[in-house]
Amino acid sequence: MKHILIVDDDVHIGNLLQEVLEREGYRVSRAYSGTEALLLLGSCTPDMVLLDLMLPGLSGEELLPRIGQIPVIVLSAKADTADKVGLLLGGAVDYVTKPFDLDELLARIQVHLRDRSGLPGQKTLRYRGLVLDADTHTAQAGGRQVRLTRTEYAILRLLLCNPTQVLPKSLMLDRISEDTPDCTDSSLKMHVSNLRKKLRELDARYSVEAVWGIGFRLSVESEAQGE
Amino acid sequence: MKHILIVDDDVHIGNLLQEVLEREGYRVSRAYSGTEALLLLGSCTPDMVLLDLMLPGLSGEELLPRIGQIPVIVLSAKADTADKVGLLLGGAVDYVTKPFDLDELLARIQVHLRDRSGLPGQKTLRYRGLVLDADTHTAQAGGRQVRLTRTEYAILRLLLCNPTQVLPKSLMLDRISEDTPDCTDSSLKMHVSNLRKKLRELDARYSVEAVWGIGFRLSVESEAQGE
DNA sequence: GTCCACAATCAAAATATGTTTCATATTCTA
DNA sequence: TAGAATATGAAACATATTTTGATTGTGGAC
Repeated sequence: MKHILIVDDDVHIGNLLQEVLEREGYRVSRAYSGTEALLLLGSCTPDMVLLDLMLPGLSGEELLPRIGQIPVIVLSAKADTADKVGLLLGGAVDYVTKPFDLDELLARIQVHLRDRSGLPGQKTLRYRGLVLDADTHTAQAGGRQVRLTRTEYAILRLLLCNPTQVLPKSLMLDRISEDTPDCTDSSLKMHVSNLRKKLRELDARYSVEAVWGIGFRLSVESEAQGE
Repeated sequence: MKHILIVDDDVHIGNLLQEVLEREGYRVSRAYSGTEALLLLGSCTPDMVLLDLMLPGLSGEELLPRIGQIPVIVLSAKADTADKVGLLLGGAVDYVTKPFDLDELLARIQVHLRDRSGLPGQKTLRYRGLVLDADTHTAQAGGRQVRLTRTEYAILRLLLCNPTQVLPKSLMLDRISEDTPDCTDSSLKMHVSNLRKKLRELDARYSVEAVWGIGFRLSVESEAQGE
């Protein structure tokens, strides 16, 4: 369950927002001043901050650079482009002018909360020039193209969905078994081996790295890297 | 140098955009129809797509789900909220209505090109500059990094969880036996010895101290810089 | 100081894991 | 149904890890 902090001294707007967000399934915290927000952020780390600019105490502009890694959407009545640009470059991930449409705000919140890799229903997965096509079950890179078997495709898709993580073999077997019901530990090795061979044909930069005792990870050697 | 693909059949707007983006230091490609964009995306992977909706051939709405992981900013004259929400939820990262302010567009582009990947993994244990990564089973300190075996990892994790306490060997054997079922008292010594060696390589400040007759404790010499 | 029990390290054997190749079974497709 | 594509299992090999035993070092009791 995602956690959103609303920083706004306007009780009316704040209440409305909180109600709508909670109905959408978010956990909501409130802060009514910049200083209060700062205090709260000291003790907890929400997944997103909705920030009004006109705040008592510490203004939104002053608070923004002190928020750090958490994505911030600025809500403000100021429609001036210079303000917008300043805040966007200053760390905000979006700027919505009041009065705003609630559905649009919810959509924009979702954009910044969604994991960039985890969109279902996409036809292609990409990472560093490597393209996996769901329609044709092929992998492409630098113009070249190879066909993948069902299992190879499942493995590569799993790796591309978590391109930096090490995936334990047990987890891979779990996820892959949806496509190929009985795939044992030893045959997984086979498929990984075959996948490696095909990736090598495609572009030697790509490979499946084994992390001893744990599982596998996609590895891309970052040389030259045009696409 | 970041690479941006402009998909717009309006030559005038496209030229203007290209000019401005190139002046900002981006590499720009152009596509004048949905199908052309698709072709281009087959052979290269830009860092961002600016997508007009009204396109000959394949419309922007149809193209969007086939773009995959690349962040897409939709540029459109349609100001209808339902359209906006649909596209944002459908994979676009932003929606800018024409006519747009160039500075604001540039700022929004920058927001979505900003590197969000630098977030440190959450699966880490830290103590006094020593970082243990669960994902890769590595220990890091001061830039350096060493790989740990399963048992070494289990031992170091145990020590890092109780960084000031002395852990009796019997207890360590208990906890470690989950990972390595048969680890006797004498082989534990071996693993501790190996771990010590690796920690020494990492940073001589860290070591595993033996408490005579009882067990082991993590020891960090607090000289010079602590982090 | 000497002795003893515990601790640390080394080297080598034993075990586990990872990679590839090959042969065989199964499924798919024409 | 035949032939191709795909999946599986076993074997052979390479590599990493764990265990074991021998050896040396160290603290503490007497």
